[in-house]
Amino acid sequence: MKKNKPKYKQIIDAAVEVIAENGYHSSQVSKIAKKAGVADGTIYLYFKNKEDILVSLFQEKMGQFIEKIEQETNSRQTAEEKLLKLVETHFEQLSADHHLAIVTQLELRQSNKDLRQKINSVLKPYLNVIDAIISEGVEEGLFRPNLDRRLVRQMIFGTLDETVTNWVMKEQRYNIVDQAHEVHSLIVHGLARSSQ
Amino acid sequence: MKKNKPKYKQIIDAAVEVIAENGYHSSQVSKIAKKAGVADGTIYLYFKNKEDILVSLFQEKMGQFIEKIEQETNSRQTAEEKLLKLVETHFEQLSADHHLAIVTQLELRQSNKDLRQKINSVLKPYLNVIDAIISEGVEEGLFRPNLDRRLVRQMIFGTLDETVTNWVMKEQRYNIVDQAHEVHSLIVHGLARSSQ
Amino acid sequence: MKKNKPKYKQIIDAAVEVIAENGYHSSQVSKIAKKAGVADGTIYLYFKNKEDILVSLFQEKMGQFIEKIEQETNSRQTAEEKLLKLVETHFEQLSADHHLAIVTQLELRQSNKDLRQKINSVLKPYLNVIDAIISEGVEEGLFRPNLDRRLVRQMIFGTLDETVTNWVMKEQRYNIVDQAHEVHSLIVHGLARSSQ
Amino acid sequence: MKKNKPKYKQIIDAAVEVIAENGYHSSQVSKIAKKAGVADGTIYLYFKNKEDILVSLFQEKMGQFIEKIEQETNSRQTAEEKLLKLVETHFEQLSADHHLAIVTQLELRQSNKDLRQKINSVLKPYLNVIDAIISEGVEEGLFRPNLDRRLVRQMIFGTLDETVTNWVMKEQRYNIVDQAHEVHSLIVHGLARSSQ
DNA sequence: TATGAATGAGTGTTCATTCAT
DNA sequence: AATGAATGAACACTCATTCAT
Repeated sequence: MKKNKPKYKQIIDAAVEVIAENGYHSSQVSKIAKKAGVADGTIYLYFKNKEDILVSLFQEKMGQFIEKIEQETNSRQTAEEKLLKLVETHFEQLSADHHLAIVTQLELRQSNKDLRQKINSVLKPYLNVIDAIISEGVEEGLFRPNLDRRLVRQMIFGTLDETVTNWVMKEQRYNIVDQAHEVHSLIVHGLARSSQ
Repeated sequence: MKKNKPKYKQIIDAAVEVIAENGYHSSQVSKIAKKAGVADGTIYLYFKNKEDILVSLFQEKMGQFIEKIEQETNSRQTAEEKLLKLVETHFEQLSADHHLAIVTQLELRQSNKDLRQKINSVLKPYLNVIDAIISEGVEEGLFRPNLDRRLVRQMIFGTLDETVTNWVMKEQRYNIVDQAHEVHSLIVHGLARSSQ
Repeated sequence: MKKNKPKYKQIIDAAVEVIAENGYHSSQVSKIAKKAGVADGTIYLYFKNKEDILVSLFQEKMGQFIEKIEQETNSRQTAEEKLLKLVETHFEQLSADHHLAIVTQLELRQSNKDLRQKINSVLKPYLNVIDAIISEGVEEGLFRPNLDRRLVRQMIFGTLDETVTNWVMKEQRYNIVDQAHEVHSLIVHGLARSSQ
Repeated sequence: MKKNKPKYKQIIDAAVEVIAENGYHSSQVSKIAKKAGVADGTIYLYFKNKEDILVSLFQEKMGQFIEKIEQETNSRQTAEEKLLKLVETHFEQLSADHHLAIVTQLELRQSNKDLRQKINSVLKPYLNVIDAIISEGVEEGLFRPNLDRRLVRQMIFGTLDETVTNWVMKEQRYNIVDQAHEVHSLIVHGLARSSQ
């Protein structure tokens, strides 16, 4: 299995670094190879083409990302707690890897439709986690029963994504994890005064 | 003023069409020139470079977009009503111009960091509109007083943006305007049962 | 019509020179452009791709080559005289353009199957000229009536081609035109002292 | 002697197959190694480089080819009979090995000048066989005494080569051996109804 | 002997921009 | 103002060959 060989991870980590530092469009394969300490040709022993590096990068990193979120949310009891843990873990993980944050929030969005479609399919499991929490919340009687699941999912993901993107564009000058409670509160209770 | 000459708008409209139909990466300057019915070189009498076409496109179209939202929201009394009108008008306008929806939600995101920064500055007035509504809501006592304005703005914009993007990616097969009330409700009251 | 613009011929002539001097595999597009005195990109205003330069080169040069042979053979009366004129003109023309001789006899044969197929179709009119002369000779009663036309054509073309190729590979150190009569004699009368 | 080890022949036979099936330009060393059932590196224990495989292939196969022709022609008495046997044996052998026919007539011609020069030197003994038959024919009084040996050799080889190449390009859809007599007749007696 | 992972040189083509007319 | 022919920089990918095991 190529994915377990050291050079596979070496190249992916180099790609994250190179893209974060140089931007998507200045990240030539040769630059990634150099940073990874391998020859250009070696890249093609582990990846089908340049796009495959990027898809694999996203799969690898988001796989771990989502797995961690699954674990953490499962350690909580109620949907509300799970949702808070999801927000926290989402922010924590991207906080912990600034390069990755830049790559996922800014650089990888510059990719073409085809690549973006693949990236979206990697995100599917994450959306499933959100869906499950919503369902749980409804069953528990915590959340309103007549919620449009798709819209809710879009609100949650859109809010988190926009929040992280803004933080990255502000060059990560504040602590985003500190905002988890407030974001969670906005999602659960909205803007209105009457909620508590 | 170049912006008022007919060819200026002609080129911008051609750009929207070409990008919507061919995608960002297949939208060469020559293709835009052809669609606009001018020579390649003529483009450069009206725009500094290719990026300038895209920025101008966004300014022109978003300028109208935001102006319309300002007008519509101002015709409402309370912050809650204004917010609903904002969501509705946001959805209506993109619903009314499918090409523009594709360009703003999908294609222009493939641009590089530099261009995206400029695009963001065009969005600034929109964010100000949102901010004003929030402030109003707080003053009216409708919204919670201790809201983090930036986070709220990100929740609102992120939710709308994600909702529209999903609609575009689903090839606009459903009526997004129908969802305005539900989205508004989610923003104002959140997921929780206890809100009304 | 691009074929009549000066740069079209300029590029083709440069290609003949570059290929003759550097060999097929060392004839990069950039080298041809440089020799032609144009930018690399200009090549692609006149030719679809590299292969198209080579096919066009062959069409252009062989078109003239074959036309000349048609003219010259038509100025003769009998099939035998026509055949002699054909051999002479074939040798004369390649003698007169050493670069072209190298390109057609050696370098262009290194091309892939696809290109060679196209090259063969350019040669078709030449084979038709040969066929016509054979038919004429048979009708005149000069040539044997039961000849297998295809085989005869292959003998004639194969003999001329092999003769020229050998001359080119011997670096054109002797006068091939001097051999026209002898080659013609071999084709018409064969090896035998006296046939009956 | 490496040439007698089993892997040597194994690799050459693999090369013939791979080239016949995939074409010259798609016949990578790794593909030949795989077909031969050895590792890529093993190739280089038996051959200096890729070109050496091809030269060796030609030497090996043409060696047998020519040897067979020498034997067969020697079993005949007169130069004319020998020539007929040469034509027949030439056709028969390539008829019997379609892969080899494709490789020698089409694929190996795509090689560069350097390789083609080496290939030509492998053909030298064959040309000598032809020369000997011509000399014999002249001595016997069967062939004209003032023949230009080189031209005759080129006529004979050019005719055979062109005939076989056409047959291969027509995908070997007819029986080329059937044409040996006619080809022989053309070589010996030419086109003319009656020479004197 | 044999392996096969690793190497790295080499090139056709696109397209934003310019500038002589 | 308008044209459009000409420019030339930039880059992913292949594959013959090597060499540590």
